[in-house]
Amino acid sequence: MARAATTADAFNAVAEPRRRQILDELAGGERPVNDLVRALGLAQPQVSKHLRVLREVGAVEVREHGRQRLYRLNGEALKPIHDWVKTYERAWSERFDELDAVLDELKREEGNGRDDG
Amino acid sequence: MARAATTADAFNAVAEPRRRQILDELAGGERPVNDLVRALGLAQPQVSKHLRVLREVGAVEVREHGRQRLYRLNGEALKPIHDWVKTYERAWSERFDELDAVLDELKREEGNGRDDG
DNA sequence: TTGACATATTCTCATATCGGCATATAATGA
DNA sequence: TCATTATATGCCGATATGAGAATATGTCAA
Repeated sequence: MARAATTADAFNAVAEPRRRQILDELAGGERPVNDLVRALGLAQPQVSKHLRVLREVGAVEVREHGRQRLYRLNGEALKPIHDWVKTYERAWSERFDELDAVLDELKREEGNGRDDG
Repeated sequence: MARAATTADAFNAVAEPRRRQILDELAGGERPVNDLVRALGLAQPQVSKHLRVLREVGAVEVREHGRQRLYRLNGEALKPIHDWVKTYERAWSERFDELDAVLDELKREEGNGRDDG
């Protein structure tokens, strides 16, 4: 076995820098593949392959327009990542520092009133 | 070339489900390796290897305690992921829906006052 | 020192992955 | 129909990766 979970989830899809670049490009709006090819400086087949991975995890969607395929972002697919990483936000967010201070204060007051051993 | 960027960044480190599990365990506080072995049901060497990857990207830190190594979380290392994915929050967050509504409103009003062609 | 325990490292194997290249598919236009 | 344009797919080679098993390293206790 190489990797238990294959590329079929958002975390893996986004682990590849080129794919993040693609999503960043698409954040500006719908784009045909060749636009992305130019923007990334990658060969067209590689871009198509990255787009496929992104499609498979639902991070992008396609629309046919003549001979072009217009790709657009579907940010919802990234929500699981956001949700997961959010639980660690405590580590750097000032808001949580303040919350921690309040909780410490509460804990101290509660401790004063306690009578168990 | 296989993968341009190797595991040496947070995105890659976290792409592996077992490693996310490890971080989730450590969120509860400092733990020795064997605790994690039991919690994950993985073999000890694999856990040590995953811990190494996490250490290399700074997501965990170690402290020696007798023959044990106590690992603890360093959530800061995950901030880049949070920052990146945050820009896509618009896709699912109600707050942004409301913001969008306000911006549309402003745009409409501005449009009324315009005089160019 | 010897032995038990805790953890890290090394080696091997199977597989996933990425890029490069050639080619297939499909739409458009002459 | 044939050429051109736009995109997708398939195959190849190099490499990364993860699990398993064996072993090395380090610490403590007797």
